[in-house]
Amino acid sequence: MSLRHAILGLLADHPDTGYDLAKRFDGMLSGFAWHASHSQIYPELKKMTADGLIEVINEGARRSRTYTVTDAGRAELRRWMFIPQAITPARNEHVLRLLSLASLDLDDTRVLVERLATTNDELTSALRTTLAEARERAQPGVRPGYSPLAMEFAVRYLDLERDWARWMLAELEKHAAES
Amino acid sequence: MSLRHAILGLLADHPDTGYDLAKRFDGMLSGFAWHASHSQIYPELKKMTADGLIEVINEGARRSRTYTVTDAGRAELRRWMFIPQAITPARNEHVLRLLSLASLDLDDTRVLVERLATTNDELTSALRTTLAEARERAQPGVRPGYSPLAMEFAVRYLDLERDWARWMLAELEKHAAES
DNA sequence: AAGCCCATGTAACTGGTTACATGATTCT
DNA sequence: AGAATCATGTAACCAGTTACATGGGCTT
Repeated sequence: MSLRHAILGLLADHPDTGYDLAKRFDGMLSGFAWHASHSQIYPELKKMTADGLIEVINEGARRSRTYTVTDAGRAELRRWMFIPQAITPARNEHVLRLLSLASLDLDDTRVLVERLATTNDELTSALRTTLAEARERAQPGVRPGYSPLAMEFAVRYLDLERDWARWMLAELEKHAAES
Repeated sequence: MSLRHAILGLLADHPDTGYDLAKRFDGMLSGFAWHASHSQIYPELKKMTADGLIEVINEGARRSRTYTVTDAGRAELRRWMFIPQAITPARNEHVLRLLSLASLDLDDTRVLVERLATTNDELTSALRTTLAEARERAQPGVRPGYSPLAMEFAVRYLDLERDWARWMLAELEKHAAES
């Protein structure tokens, strides 16, 4: 059950309401690591509170509850992170699609690969700008939280996707030329 | 519903039985793109046959049925691949874990990052060997199918994970030194 | 003939998505 | 006052996992 650990990780970065956790899941996180919607988050927060992993530190306006991790929660997060694991089942629709490129004809492949390259380049340049801005605002000695680290991953990943797609196209063209 | 398209993609590469599709899902595919178990695959193959996307081309020993994509299936696969899409929700427990590194202390972080680096390096070198062997056996003019392309992705991805983890560690150490 | 892997199937359960629902606060 | 957004909740449905079940064919 990774939702639980995803929430523990987010709250370990900083305390948050269910509503804001849902927003964080909609950002970088959903595209590359994990996703959850509020309808899954609220019930899970209740269960985790019952299990002593998190607790309410503030009840604010509009019935909002801010949660934070307890010591038990931190211990559980650490335990989970130390579980040795080789490859775990992942899900990535982009990769799935790109793998099917080999079954299209070369013209289609070229169109799709270039489209992907364009999209990814736009995304990464936007991310690089955001990252640079965040770096200027950063205070010395303050640990970088979740999201700049996630953004760095995203930038690297999007470049990998583009390069891999182009490499595949070249491979397919090479084999077409040989026959 | 991506399972359907995952199966279409696999069968577009080459016809296969439900049993062998399940095995292919257990390989590279499950770690980086998609996963499905036989209990999900068999019913889906029936539905897809009913919908005319695939058909049985051979009934072999032990009640085995070999499926292939129909023209309608190929058209559907192509249609799906051309749907423009920015970032789609992905799931990757590795990335999720690594994001929580910032909430551990530096000693724990060092241990985990080095463990990841070791595991990934072992995996990539094994993959590189397999890839090199496949390349020797490859016949000129024959399009590379799914799995060499998937392996290339895996190698690149595992390296990215390692590099990103090391970069994060360095960032965290830098900020610790400043305070 | 015993044991193993091939090959398919279903049922029960859990995780996750979509849709529906409602009240509280802020903004204009 | 009305609209937009904050904030939480639940119910119905669909996707995915785990467990159970069975028979065929190959090897020793």
